[in-house]
Amino acid sequence: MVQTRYTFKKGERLKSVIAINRAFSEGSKVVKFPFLVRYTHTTFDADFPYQIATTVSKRRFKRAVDRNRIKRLIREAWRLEKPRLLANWEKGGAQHAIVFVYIGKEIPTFDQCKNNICKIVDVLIDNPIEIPATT
RNA sequence: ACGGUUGCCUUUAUCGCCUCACGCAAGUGGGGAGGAAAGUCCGGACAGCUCAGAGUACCGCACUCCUCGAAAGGGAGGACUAUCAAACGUGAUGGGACAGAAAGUGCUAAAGAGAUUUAAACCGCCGAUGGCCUUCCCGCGCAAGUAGGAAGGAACAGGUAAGGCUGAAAAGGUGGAGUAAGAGCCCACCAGCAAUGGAGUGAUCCAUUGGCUUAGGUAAACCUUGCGGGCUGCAAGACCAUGUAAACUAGUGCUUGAGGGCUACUCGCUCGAUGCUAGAGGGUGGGUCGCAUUAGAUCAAUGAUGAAGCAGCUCUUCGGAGCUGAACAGAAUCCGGCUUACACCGUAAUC
Repeated sequence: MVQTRYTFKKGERLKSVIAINRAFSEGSKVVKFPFLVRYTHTTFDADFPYQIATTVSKRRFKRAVDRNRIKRLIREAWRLEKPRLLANWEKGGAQHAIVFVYIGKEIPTFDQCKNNICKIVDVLIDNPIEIPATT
């Protein structure tokens, strides 16, 4: 991989209901206002180290336009910050599920998103997820 | 208020997303939110339920005509009603669940004598007629008294429904005649109702005649009448795949049939035995189609950061600099209509 690839393919989206439930019930938690992040170890077929999901409360943002906007900003920020986590990952390595929850009350700017996601990625690099012993 | 508008910019760079075509691949090329995509208020296509059946119930619609594939949409008209202008001919603008209250039932506060055969009971008016009381006249009688007549009084019988502070509504209204007092008892005009005739496709309007013995509001109370509706909705529905337990316990049933389906019920029709019900337990919880004439997914794409131009605003040392480019709002089977939200433009009215 000569040039860094800022991609966000379909396979990088977390869709499994089971994995999302596990992330919430037994996953680790990181809070960087206005983001709440849940992540856990999991396995899936696609050749990516992470699958992510984003969620914005319908209670806080009544209009679908606003919710779409926030999710797109989060995805864009993750797309640009993600390569730092991929440095040592090879095909077949550990896989993780991450859920981003937006807990702010106002629509953020892209810079706010990017800075906070950057800090979250730093936390993820410093605290590698423990892989439970598979039976 | 009405009308209009792909409805707010153009070009471009880098990174990225969904999808289609081509390609072994790397990749290349094309397409990628709205007028309301919203609310889900009507209607239709489409799909399943048996063939889409009968009756009841239930639901919807409700002045007329035309129109649209259809509708609670659109157009024109009628009656009613509000405001204004008029000044008795009406005109302008606006309004809406505008069938039926003379089929029945219910409700109708407060006020009021009385509220739906109120009602001849109360207040009031009258008391002509009959009776009662007083006075006077006349006849009879010694007298008490009494037949008759006149005037007055009370209001006993009785007459009356005009009036009675109310009220949305009090048994047509106004005026006259009439009477003891009164009354559609009678008359004139007006109003309403009915019948007849005429005009109009029709709602309805006009004229004539008739009796006025059929009595307020409420049907967004039940209800009645007319018309319409079979039910459920793309989570419809079809197919493929994965997995398990056609096991266990109890009950019940096998054509004299449990149970299921078709609509809430009845009928009718139909399926029906390795069945049905309950208990405890085992497993799956994926995909494709439906699904789009060039947006089109299946946790759901349409994004981020720059640059230049253009437009608007602010500041200016006139060189320029800064800010803004939105609001309402995000497709999920499709189509038509309606409603609501918002920006700009035009017209009209008011301040």
